[in-house]
Amino acid sequence: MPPADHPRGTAPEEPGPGLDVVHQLRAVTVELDLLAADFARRNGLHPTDLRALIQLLDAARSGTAVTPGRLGAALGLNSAGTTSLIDRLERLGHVRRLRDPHDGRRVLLEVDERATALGRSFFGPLIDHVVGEVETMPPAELAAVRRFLAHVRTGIEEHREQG
Amino acid sequence: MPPADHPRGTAPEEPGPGLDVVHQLRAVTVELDLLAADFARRNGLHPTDLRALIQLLDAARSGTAVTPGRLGAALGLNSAGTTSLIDRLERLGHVRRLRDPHDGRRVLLEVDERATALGRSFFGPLIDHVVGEVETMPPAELAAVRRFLAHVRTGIEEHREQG
DNA sequence: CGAATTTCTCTCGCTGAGCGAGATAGTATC
DNA sequence: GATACTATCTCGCTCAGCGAGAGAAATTCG
Repeated sequence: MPPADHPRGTAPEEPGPGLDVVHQLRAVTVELDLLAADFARRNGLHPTDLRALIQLLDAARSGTAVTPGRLGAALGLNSAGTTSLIDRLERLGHVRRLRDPHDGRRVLLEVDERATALGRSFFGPLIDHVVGEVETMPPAELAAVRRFLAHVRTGIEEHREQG
Repeated sequence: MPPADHPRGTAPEEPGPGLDVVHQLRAVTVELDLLAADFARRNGLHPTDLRALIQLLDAARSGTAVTPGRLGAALGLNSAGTTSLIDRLERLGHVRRLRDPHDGRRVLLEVDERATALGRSFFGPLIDHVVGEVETMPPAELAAVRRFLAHVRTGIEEHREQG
């Protein structure tokens, strides 16, 4: 989030622990974005492609079937953009298109090993880093972090709904 | 980060508190990105423009002068892309170009009120939400959250440096 | 059942963000 | 004052993503 210089309107804008945490959080997301963009470039992907892979891997992990429609919606793309996104991923061998046998209009997206490997090569070390940290934390502190992150997420969701 | 299905290679991949926190963190960043993209669209901006405004506002807040070069580097754009980014922001009245009096090659970017207002209108409620939460937290828990976020950042930075 | 409607994906043509290459103008070094 | 360097901008191009709409399969309804 951007700085909030003048105490005007909505929040107590004095530099304090709250704002500081907000800044840290924003920095984390900005840096993760940059990291993802770098990685995508190095692997001949676009940032959107990487986000798509994340969605696909998450879905595969939770056993959910993914169709172009769902994927496009999750990424905020329209159908034309979604088609060309999937074309790219298919061309690179990360994804295969299969007709849904139960609904002939649908296409099911199947993730290739190579996509999982790519995802792991990117996020693996980072995951290790964070998991390592988490494992040294006292349970009470860990619980606090989780509550905090959950709270942030609900805040974001409320914010999005109001549009 | 994407899921890590098989315990292979780098990390203890069993579903556990560590991975769970990683997933929460990833979800936060994904949702923040989507929120930012929505907001950008509604305000006739591109996601990059919003990221640029965040950088500019941060710099203004900390009293740092921003030039096209710095901004482009912070966003991972080349000079041509940076120029057209600033053209867009200038056209929308968020930014003005001023020649640096001390170094005639440089351009200094001055942020307009309208940009600050825009930033606040976007992030304000979210900041309030998080700050509100932070203020109810016992100091020990708050400290844990800050340490955690700091740790994540250093992890990301190390990760980026190795390229 | 067959027609109308809806749902899902893809095609076509276009806009514009961002890239590579290089021009230009100002600064530092000798 | 020539040379090297730095910061920004210009030009031409590629391609991600959009709007509009076509086509095919499913659903609803007379």
